Amino acid sequence: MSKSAISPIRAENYPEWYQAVIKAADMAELSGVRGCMVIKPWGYAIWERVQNVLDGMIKATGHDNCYFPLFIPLSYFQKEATHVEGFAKEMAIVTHHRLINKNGELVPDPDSKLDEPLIVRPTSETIIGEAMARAVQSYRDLPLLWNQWANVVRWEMRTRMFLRTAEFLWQEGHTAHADEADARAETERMLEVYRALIEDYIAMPAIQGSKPESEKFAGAEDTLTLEVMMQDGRALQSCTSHYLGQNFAQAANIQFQGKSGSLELCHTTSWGLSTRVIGGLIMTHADDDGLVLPPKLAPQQVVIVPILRDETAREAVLNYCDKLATDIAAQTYAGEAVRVKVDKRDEESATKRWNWIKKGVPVILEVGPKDIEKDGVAVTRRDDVAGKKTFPARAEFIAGLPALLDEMQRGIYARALEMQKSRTRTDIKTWAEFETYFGKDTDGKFDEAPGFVRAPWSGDEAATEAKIKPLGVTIRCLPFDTNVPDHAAVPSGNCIITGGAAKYEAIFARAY
RNA sequence: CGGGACGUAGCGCAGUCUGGUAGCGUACCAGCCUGGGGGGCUGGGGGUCGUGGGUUCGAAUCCCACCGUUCCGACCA
Repeated sequence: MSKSAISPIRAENYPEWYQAVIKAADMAELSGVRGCMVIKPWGYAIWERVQNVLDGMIKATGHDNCYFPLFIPLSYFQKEATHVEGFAKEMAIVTHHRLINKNGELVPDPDSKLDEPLIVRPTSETIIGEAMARAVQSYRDLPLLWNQWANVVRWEMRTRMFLRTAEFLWQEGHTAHADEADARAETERMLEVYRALIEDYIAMPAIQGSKPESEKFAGAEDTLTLEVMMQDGRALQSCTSHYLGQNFAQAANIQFQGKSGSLELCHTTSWGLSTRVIGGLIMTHADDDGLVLPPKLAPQQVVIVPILRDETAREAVLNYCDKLATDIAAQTYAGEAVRVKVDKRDEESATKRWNWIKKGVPVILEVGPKDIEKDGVAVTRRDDVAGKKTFPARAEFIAGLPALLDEMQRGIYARALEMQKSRTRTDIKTWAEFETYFGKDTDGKFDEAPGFVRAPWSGDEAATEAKIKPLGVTIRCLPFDTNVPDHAAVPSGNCIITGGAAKYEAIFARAY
């Protein structure tokens, strides 16, 4: 009979619960700037973990970081037609470079109008393409493997913290290759890098696949994705990896001279992962007491709360805690020193404990005179807050900590995978069943909402969209495990939409 | 951009109908009592009532305009 820290709880109102978790964990807040958020220290610390881990992987696969301008001349952007079409409706545009005081009000100076408007980058294919064209001369310059960490702006109509904001943070990789095979291999290699981050660190089970035509990146030949199921059964695209063909190479004139002397266009790729994954992390693992962080990703893995009820014992308790922290930090888990801190804030100990529970720290230790007497610690596991605290001996706890963190990491992943599997329907065979399944009223009932449907599909985009759009459903991906030639299993049964012959197997779901 | 709602203390709200110069909860500060499931009591600090104009002796309250936020739709990583 414990009250939960978050209100409303998931079962009462999932969208409000999501906002409440962000607030309770003090991760971010609305900024007053339309559609933009302030990422607060705890939220940013999580993003920095994502950055550190992913940046290491990106470099380990041979890529170099660089930085390109925030402002992109309109003329650059215009060069790739499909790309323009996809982004034109959500641009922030800079048209002036000076303000003047007009009747006590600052307004853009008409005389400072730019000859050519600049757009605030929504993505950087075009401006990086310009630089690539200069960087690439010979086949010896290939592959060109660049990445940048940046902010981007997309003027979205409706925003939600982390999931969709007008400005967001991400990394975008841009590469140029001599041929299609090499470029396609790059998109697969980077998808695997993302998979390692998302599954092994963020503990979100992902379905790997390619996007159907209608869901592809504007200007891409092929878009690969990792789709993750949220606790309300909706899908979240956690990252993308695009094979861009020669579309952007043509637009920016990215050419190289081959061994034989021939002049050829490069094949380019781009791939990105944004602060959106933090939204996914929340909706995958958080519970009615707040955020739940997988140990490998957690900015702090262990927090020690000193119990300072007795003034005379104060020094002794704090010293004991500091020593404990030092010993814990000497342990390693997943190749890194265990991240631990002592919470010495002047707050009531119970309040501090709940602060860290809401922030999702994997292990909370309470240490007071009673524990010192026994040379022990009081342990709360975040993946089992309602469970009883345990009171192991100090040395035993420290020695077992890496194993404990690993058990939690695996447990959190396993729980999410179980949810994904139990709510992915493969037994829906007809359009009538499909319609009934997705037609369910989902208001506030996150645990009864539909999940994924995995079914044979004809590939007829127009017919499909006409039928599934009214249900709010989209094709999330054509999963690799059944669609990639190497693993191919020809779908048995007819297309769930048209009833005709099926060419693929598709994942259908509502999505964020 | 269409439809609805809302802008009053850091946050959440009442007060607006029936004008009279601002209040509650929480957070914050101080003291005492507490203290291992997130406290209690007492006393404090903090507000150009979104902005501009109008009506009035007097406006948070009535009227007009504007700005902003939010929910629903079209769009989207």
